[in-house]
Amino acid sequence: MSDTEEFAQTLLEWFDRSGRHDLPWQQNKTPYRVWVSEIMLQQTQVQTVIPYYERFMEAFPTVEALAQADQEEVLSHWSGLGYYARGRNLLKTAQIVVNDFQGHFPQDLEGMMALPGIGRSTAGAVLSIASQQRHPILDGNVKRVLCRYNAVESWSGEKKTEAMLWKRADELTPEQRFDDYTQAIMDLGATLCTRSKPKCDACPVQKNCQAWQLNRVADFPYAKPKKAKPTREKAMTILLNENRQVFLQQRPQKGIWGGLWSLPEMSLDQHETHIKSKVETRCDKGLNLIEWPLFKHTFTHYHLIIHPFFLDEVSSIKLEGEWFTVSEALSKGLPAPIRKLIKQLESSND
DNA sequence: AAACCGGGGGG
DNA sequence: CCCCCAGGTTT
Repeated sequence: MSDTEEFAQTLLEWFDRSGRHDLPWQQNKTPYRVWVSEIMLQQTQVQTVIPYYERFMEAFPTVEALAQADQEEVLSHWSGLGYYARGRNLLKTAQIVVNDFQGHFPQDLEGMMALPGIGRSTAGAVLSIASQQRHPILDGNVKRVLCRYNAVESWSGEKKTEAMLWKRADELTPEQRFDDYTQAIMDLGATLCTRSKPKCDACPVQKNCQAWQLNRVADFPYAKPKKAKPTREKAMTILLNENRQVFLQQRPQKGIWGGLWSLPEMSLDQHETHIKSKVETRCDKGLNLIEWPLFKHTFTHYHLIIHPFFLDEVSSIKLEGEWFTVSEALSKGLPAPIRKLIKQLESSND
């Protein structure tokens, strides 16, 4: 027996012995029932899906029943599962299947993948489980299993790694009992070969697992590379009038710091000309614009480098906003870095 | 707080 | 093609 045959055989023996065989979608395995389960399971664990699946099947027992529903009704049964685009795709696909295919799902991979919300892995799973066609699958569970079993030294999101994993998934899929195998390898990933603390002691394929042999199980699968956060730079201008009041603007409701009061923000290259056109001071020798030390702030998705500029003795201004005493300003809802800047104003009070 | 997840859609 | 996203769960 070859290594690949041994993998499938060992997995199937484990599945017969220890796998789950009584899940709702494992009874009466029609393409419709399997498809609904696969879509729900894409985003949610088995235990959560079970009650949703049962209510959904009661409400929409057939693809015809689903196709006739309106979107609101479908989404009400989806409510709590998240990713509502997938609930909408579910309805779209049901309508296509009923209107274009007389209620029968396409029985080939291409046709299945053309339906909204169905990609290669979901198409493979439905055709394998409901239509007894041999197709590999590669969902998150399977990727994790294969990355460990083969000690894959790269992240599965890389195109070439993913292509290799599909090839490996295909090689390991047996010629017989591929429907059970599809279930089995997903079960293995979900119950034993878990993301953290995998239960290697109970694993049926431990002996040939490369990660196990290397004693490097925790190294796989490789994590997605953290994308470097982009850096953006903005000028923020601290404007003071003769009464030592500071000028604040309320930010637009949408976007960063939505609705909060903040300093006037301008792009770096335009801000000086912009200020000159909008602001006048008592000083007649031009604007005495002073740049303060750079100020850094990190958001979830980017770094912001603030170039603070300071301008005193402002006599008139043509910008939307209001003047506040420093203590008034500090009592407002300010973004944390802006608060720190304005606090410097308070302490440098002379 | 951050990683994760299948497929869709935009740049 | 590559990047980003949704939105709830897990760590």
